[in-house]
Amino acid sequence: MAQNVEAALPDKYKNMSEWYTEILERAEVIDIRYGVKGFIVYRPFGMILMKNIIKLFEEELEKTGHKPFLFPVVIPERNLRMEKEHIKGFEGEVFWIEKGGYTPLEERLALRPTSETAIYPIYALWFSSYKELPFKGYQTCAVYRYETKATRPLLRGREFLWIETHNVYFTEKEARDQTVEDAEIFYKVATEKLGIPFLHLKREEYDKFPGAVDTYAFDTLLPDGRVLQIGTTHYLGTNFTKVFNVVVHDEEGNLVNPHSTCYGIGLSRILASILLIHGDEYGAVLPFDIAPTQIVIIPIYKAGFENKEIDKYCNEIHESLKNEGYRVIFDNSEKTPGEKYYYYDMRGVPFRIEIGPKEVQTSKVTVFRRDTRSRETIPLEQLKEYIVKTKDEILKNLREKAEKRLKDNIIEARTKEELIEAFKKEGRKIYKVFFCGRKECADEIKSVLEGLETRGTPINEKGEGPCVWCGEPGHICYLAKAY
RNA sequence: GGGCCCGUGGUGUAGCUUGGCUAGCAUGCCAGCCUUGGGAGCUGGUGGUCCCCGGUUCAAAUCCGGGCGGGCCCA
Repeated sequence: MAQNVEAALPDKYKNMSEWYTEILERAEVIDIRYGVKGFIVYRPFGMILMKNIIKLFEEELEKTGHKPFLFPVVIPERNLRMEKEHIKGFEGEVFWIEKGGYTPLEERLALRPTSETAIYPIYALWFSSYKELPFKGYQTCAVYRYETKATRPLLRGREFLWIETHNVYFTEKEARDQTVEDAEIFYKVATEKLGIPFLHLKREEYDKFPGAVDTYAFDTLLPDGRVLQIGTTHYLGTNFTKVFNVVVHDEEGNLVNPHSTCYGIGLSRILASILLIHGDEYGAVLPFDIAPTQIVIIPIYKAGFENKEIDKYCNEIHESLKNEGYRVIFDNSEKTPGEKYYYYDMRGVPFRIEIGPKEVQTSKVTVFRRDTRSRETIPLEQLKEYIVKTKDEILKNLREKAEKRLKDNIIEARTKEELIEAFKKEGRKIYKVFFCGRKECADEIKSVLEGLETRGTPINEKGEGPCVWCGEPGHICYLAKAY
C-alpha cells in the first residue's frame, strides 16, 4: 500500500470549480444529472446534512417566537401582480402553469419565486386588531426562479431551498428591530454553529428587494474570491400590507396598515458555503453538530491476532458512544483501512477512531481529527471527555480560519487609481471604499473592473468620505464580484 | 444576453480530424484467494439506447441540422 497520503481533490483555491464539482459527486451530496437545467437531486448524504442545517435555523426561529406554516407553491397571477415594484423585479423569472391537463387555466398560476403575494391575502383575513400583532411566521420550502444567468448546483438553481419568514408589526420600530434580530439569528447559526462568517450589509437603493423599503444582506466569501449572498432581511414598510389590504384597528379604532418584514435564509447556498469554505483536498470538513456521521470506528485487523477481540472492543465503544446520542458507525467491512479513511474523509466525518491490536492491548484509542488531520492516542476512559472538548475546538478552528480569510481578503482603496491598481494586483477580492450611492458610478465600476459590484454598506461600521469613483460625498461600501 | 469547450458501461476516459474490426483502457461492482496502522495484489465475472430527434450514406460514436444537458469566460 502507498505510504504517502495523496490528496483526493485539487486545491480549491486554485480551481474551485473542479474541486466543487468533484466533491458534490464524490461525497454524494447531490446528483446533477436530473436533466432539467437548474434542478438537482439531493442525495441522502446531502439531504441529511441539509436537514441538520435546517433544524438549527428553525430552532432559533421558534425561540424568537416564529410559528411554522406552509403556503401553496402556486400563486394566482392577479396576486403576484398586486405590488408593482415586486412584479417588476420578478416578472422575467417566473415559471408559469398555464394548463390543467388539456384545459387552459382561466388564470395562470405562478410557481412562487418568493411568497409575499401568496401570504398577504391570507394575512388580510387573519388580522383585525393591533392586539393580534406582532405575528411572526415562517416556512421552509423550495422556491422557483427562471434564472437566465448560468445556473450552478446549489449556488444558483432554478429551484432552491430556503426558509422565509413573513412578519407583521403594528409599529415601524418593531418591524425595523426585526431586521436586527434576523441578523442576530443568522450570526448565531451561520457563524457560531456552522463557522461561516459573513458581511452584514445594507444594499444600495438600486439593489433592494423588489418592493422593500430597506434590504439587508449577508454575504460570505468563497475560495475563488467571489462573494455569495446567503441571506437577506427586508423592511417592507407598509408596501405590502397596503396593496393586499392588511388592516388592523389601532387603540382609537382607526384602521391602519401594519408594517412588515421578510427574511430569506438561503439553505442551498449555506450548504454549498459549508462545503466550499471548510473543505480541503480530502473532501468535506464538517462541524460536529451537523455531520451526518459524527464518529466512525475503524478496526485494523492483523494476521496472528485474535480479531474477534478487536471487534468486541470496537462494539463496546460503538455502543457507548451511541448511548451518548452521537451518530456513530462501526465500519468492519472488508475494505482496507486506507480506503475507509479516504471514504470518511470525503464525507467530512469529524472523528475517526482507529482500533488495532495495540489499542486493545493497552485499553487505548487512536483518534483522528478531520479538521487538523492529526492523530492522537488516548486512554479509552478519556474518549468521551475528549470528544466533548474537541468537537468545540473543531468548530472554533474552522470558524477562526474562515474569519481570518474573510478579513485578510478585504482591501481598502481611497481613490479610483488606488482601486484600479489594487484590483490589477489582487484580482478577485473584497474592496472597501467610499461610494456615493449613484447607480452610474456602480455601473462604471462594474464594467471597468470586470464585474465588481457594490454589495452595500456595512451595518457595524460608520464612516464618510469622497466616492472612490467620482469624488462626491459617500459612505463606506464593499465591492466584490458575486455569484 | 454574448463567446468558447464538452456529452461514450455506475464513474473517468480512448476512438471522432480522414465514416467500416467484437466500441479499447482505467476505475467501480460481484465471487474466490490472500491481505489489513492512508485508496494492496492475483484470478474469474458483471456492466453500453456512444445525450435526444432528424438528415447524408451501402454503412454514423464519428459528417450535417436542430434540441436538451453540463462546464468555463464575458456582460
